[in-house]
Amino acid sequence: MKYVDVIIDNKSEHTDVMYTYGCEDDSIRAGQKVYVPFSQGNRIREGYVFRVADEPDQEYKNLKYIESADEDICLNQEIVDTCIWMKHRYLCKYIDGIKCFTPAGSKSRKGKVRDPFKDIVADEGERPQLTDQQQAVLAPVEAALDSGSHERFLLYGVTGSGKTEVYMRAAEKCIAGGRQVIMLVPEISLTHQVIRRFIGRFGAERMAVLHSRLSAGERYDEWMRIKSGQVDIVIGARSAVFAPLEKIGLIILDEEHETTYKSDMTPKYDTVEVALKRLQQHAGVLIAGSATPSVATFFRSEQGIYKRLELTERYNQVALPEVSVVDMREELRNGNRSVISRKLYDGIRNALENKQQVILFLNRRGYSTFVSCRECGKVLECPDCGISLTYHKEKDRAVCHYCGHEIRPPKTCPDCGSKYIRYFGTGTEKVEEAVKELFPEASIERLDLDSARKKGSLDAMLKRFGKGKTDILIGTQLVAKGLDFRNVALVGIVSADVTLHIPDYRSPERTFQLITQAAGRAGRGDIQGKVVIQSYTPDNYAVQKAAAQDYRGFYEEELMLRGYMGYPPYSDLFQVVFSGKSEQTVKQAAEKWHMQLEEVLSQDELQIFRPQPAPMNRIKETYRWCMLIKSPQGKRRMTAAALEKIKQNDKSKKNKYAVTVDINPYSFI
DNA sequence: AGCACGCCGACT
DNA sequence: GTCGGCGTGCTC
Repeated sequence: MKYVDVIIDNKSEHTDVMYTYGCEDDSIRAGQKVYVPFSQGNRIREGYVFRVADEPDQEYKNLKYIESADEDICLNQEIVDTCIWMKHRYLCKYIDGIKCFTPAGSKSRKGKVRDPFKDIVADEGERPQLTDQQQAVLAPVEAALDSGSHERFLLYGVTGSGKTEVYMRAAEKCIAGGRQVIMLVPEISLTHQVIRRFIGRFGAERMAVLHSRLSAGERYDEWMRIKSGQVDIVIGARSAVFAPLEKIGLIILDEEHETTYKSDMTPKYDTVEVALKRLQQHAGVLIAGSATPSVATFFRSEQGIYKRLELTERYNQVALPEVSVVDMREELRNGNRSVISRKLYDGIRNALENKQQVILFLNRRGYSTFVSCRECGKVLECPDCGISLTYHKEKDRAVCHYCGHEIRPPKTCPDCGSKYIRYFGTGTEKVEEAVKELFPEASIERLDLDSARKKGSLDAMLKRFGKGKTDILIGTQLVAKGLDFRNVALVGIVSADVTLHIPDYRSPERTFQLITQAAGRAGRGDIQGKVVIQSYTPDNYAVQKAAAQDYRGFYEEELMLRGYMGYPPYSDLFQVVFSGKSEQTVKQAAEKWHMQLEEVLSQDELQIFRPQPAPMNRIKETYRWCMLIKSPQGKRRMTAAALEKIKQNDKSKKNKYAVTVDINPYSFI
């Protein structure tokens, strides 16, 4: 007879505790999925065993018994421990953690053969000779894999320095040692080239690819393949970090700085943190790779938390592109009101004459970024989000880029009735229009979320560009990431300022990364590329350091600013969101929490800001208020524990509001 | 969250 | 008299 603690699969906060059941079968283990009678009706519910004991820790007047165990879905102690850790780290429920580790679908129909690799073609390039630098970088990783100890590396390598080859060699080593690999990429659809190379090198048989387009059944099948030990490498986006492998030797995070590694849904986990937690338990190795590491990660490599490995040379010794910055204010003074500067125009003309290709980058889709009345100054805003609407000329609609709300733009001002409605700001549609006018003979394509959705797949457009059928590709960050085309001679950054003025402490970091990534698309063949950066704030340090291709310089300046302001990595930002049907209730709850936090935490150098209505207040008849907490380095656990305690005391009453906590959120909107 | 229990109004 | 409205409270 065993006493087992079970987590019931139930969405409620109130049942997010361990329930002790009796079990006649002594072979029961932590992680097993079980079926148990629950509540008055003793309806059978799903649950997971979190602890097994020989003696009960208290008297139970009405102990119930496990009905049966599910043999297919069986987790292990490591996963259970990680779920417990997640509950406290991300202030979620036990079951939220479990849901990450278990497949949502059910067993597929028998005989139905699925091929998860159906649209991915293997790239069987030969296994190249490593450069001296690659070898030097690989050595300590191999040593760590040999020693079987938990180690963390930041692989900082400029674009085109051959990071992927290093990943593959490390993976080979890991598999040779009898352990498995998780390869994480920011987004599958933008990472086809890396995946193709992995499949080419390792073969599809012992590999699983988890893409977001998998159906529930396909996901289940892949999960089972991984679980049953048929797989050595799992490639996927952030959720692949939860792959049910038994012996994880290596986790690779490619493009470590990408924001998609932070989950915006409950549980709001950070992929690298989960990876490290799992690797500690498996005594495995982490490689986080990037050409533009996030400030937080680079900081940790300075502190020695990550061992830093550097690749400074481009693989085929091609020189870094020649970069110039154009002051658009100057351009305006000289009478050029177009979105294309003289210098960029000359560059495009030159490239076209030499039968070379051009990428124009602007991280803003649509035609105009806001619609405004010249008479009274009214700006058209989304009624739900309060965010200015972007005009899309192609479909003649003003669109909210957050919630998708669309309206037909008014002919007269809805406030004052004047006819002077004007469109301001520049998006990719307007750039496309301007460039078509300037270069009518060139073949031009626009690649952003709108066009990718409409004209079939992104792939088709990229294929046309790869084959040289497109001369000029205009796009948002979709074109800035990971594309490797040989014949691109010029990259134009139409406006470096777009991401700079977003009210978020990471705006300079994002701007630096985007410019650097976009610039990295130039000159990947044998020709040295050119990059033209247009800006109205050319003296800004993010623009300047990106133009100088000086990561280190940017990092140091940015870190100093973060220090002054007490932003990450010197702190953790907790965003607490209150939501409910009644604004009054939500506001009161937020204020109550604020008061309680002040009482508990005010002596600990924490900054607890006054609650305020969320920028996107009222979505679908639900009001939202938020409160920000700046928790200095080293206080994260304490702050989280305080919040957890308040949450605990608060849930006794039937609340008319919900509270969620997002630690270091990706977006503050 | 579910689900049962329970104590008041409309209908067979 | 009883069917059912959803307010209240519990779940090993």
